Amino acid sequence: MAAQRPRRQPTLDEVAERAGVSRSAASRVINKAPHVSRATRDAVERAIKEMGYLPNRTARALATQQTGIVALAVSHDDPELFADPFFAQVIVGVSAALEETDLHLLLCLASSGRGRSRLTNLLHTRGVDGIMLMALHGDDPLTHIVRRAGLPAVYGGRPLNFEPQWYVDSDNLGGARLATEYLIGLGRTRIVTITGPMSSDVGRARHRGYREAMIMAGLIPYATAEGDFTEAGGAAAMKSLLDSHPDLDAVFAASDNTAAGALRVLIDAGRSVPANVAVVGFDDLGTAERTDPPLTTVHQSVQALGREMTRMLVELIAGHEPSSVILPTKLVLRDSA
Amino acid sequence: MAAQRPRRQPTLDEVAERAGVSRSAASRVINKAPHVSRATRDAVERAIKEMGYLPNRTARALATQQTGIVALAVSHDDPELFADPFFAQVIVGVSAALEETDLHLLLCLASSGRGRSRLTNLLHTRGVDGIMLMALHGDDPLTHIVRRAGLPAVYGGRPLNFEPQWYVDSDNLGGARLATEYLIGLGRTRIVTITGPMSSDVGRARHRGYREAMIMAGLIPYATAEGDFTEAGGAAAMKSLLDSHPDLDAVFAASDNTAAGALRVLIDAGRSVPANVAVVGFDDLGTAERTDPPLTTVHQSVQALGREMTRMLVELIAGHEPSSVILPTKLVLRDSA
DNA sequence: AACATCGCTGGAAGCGCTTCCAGTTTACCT
DNA sequence: AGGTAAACTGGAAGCGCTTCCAGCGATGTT
Repeated sequence: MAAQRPRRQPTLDEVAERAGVSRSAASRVINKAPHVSRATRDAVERAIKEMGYLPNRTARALATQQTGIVALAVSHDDPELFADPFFAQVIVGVSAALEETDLHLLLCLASSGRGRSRLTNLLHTRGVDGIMLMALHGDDPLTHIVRRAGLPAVYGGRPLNFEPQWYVDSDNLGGARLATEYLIGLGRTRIVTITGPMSSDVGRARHRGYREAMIMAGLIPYATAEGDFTEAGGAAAMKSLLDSHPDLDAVFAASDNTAAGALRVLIDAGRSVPANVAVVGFDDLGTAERTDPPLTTVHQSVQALGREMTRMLVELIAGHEPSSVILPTKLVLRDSA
Repeated sequence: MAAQRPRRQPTLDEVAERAGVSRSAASRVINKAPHVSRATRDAVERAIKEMGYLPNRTARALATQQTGIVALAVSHDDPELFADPFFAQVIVGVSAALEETDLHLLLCLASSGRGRSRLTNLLHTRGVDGIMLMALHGDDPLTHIVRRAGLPAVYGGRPLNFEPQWYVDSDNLGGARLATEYLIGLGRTRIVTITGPMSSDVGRARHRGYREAMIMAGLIPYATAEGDFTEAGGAAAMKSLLDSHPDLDAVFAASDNTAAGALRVLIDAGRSVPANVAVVGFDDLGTAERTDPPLTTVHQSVQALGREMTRMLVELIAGHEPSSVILPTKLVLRDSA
């Protein structure tokens, strides 16, 4: 089956010959360049149609020094982490935005050392026109690699130790503040928080939002435990908080997974949610609807993140100077608070 | 910041010159081709090191007619569907396998007509060396597009109306049989099934497995309702089954999401699971552990699927003739049955 | 009628690499 | 020492496209 037509794709030379013009003329009509007469254009266009011509990507790339490909690099130690729906949503956003262009998406899971060196190589061999980076921890070597390659680069979320020139991030600070203020508005005062890893900017920003809201309201930040954005981490943190501050009446969890873990522990401990203790999460990527009770949470639009990153990268590649953006977050009310 | 070093990457010519040899000689050492003296190799290698030379991907691609890129195309009407953890797992598998090669991964969400035509174009312009296809429904236009392009192609899961020459699939039939047999072994006899869409091969295969197991055991397939692999679909199907066959004592759901929907309806209807009615799902991609009670389900290794597809494609590109594979599935016991 | 101006054209020189081929050197046999 | 085969070498021709440039005839200006 699948008779592999060995028939070669026609080349520009062949098209030009058939149209009775020079190769440069043919190239001009294909690229919609000026200086081509009506007659020439028509002839070339007919030849193209008749021969089913399509310009060879590689050849064009070599001549223009543009591959028409952008990379999305996801850096993390654990490949499993990629299974987080977060990334799928980013990809959906990126893809949607790319569809408006004629760029294609190269996906790099740069976890292992091998993956990282493959990426480095890709950048230095000019395999892509630009790159989007996600999930960088601390001082990820990727940042240096990318900087050294001198390629247009945009960051999704900010790395911890430096502020990239071009990035798009969710308003983590504002979202966390929103969540905390809501709990305060509910009349809760002994509000604790389970943070994300404090070695990440997200983790820190969301924690800061909590603190700021508390202090602004004249409350003292009641207690903090560090989580790691996972359900297990959330459960562990909740246990220790319940131990140290048994009279807590609300918890702001830095992610929905964290909140899910906390929820489980609370219920097991006989607390009723939200009556006894109110819980608010962060992310709203599906988990929030599936917990029991469903989570009140801070929604961030991850698809928008992907879309904005892409738009920004496209601008950059075109030689413009976009400015970084912070995407708004909003509170979504469900049953846990 | 990020001082974009405008310094051009050195070219092979420059390396050759510095090493005092011809460009062809230099090329030979880079490609580890035979017929190069020790002296030449050393000289070239030193030059490479000193200049930090890396061969330009595009130029090489043009000369060799190989891009070093393979595509993974996901076809579906709804972009949101990509958020299903299934795809993330495939990608993890694919990436892991690619890491052993020097191929890179191009991801195509070919949902819209625009996405599809972009993909067509990519294939015809020789933008990739091969392609992996997933989530094809019925007679997806993609199959024709791909066949016409005459590129190495492997399928993940079988499309409905034709058997591709190269594919890898999970043993859906066997898995469904396993699940049903287990329910039978439990002493249940009024076992119903909620299928996937019967317009897909997966849906059909899993349904067939159920029927076969029932008949082999001398039971009559008690009742069937068509679902669509979603939780909502599962819930709807469960409701109608409960109406028409209120005495059912077990259900085999063709996916975990389906099972989750069914579970909810059963509990709401006052049935206790598994005491009153036993439930088995299919997939085991996370949801199964998060339902209440946790689902007994048929596990398929989606990462392995990705890995095998990749291996197969790599073989194909190398000019070999791999043979298709069916990956085993296994029953995972939890609390719902 | 003479001149500058403009749009259009094809030739040619790349882009950076691989690979064929003929020529040269070296090594090996007898 | 002479002859042959093998190992090595660099020149040159691609891969398929873009783009600069000089040349061309057809307009527009005084």
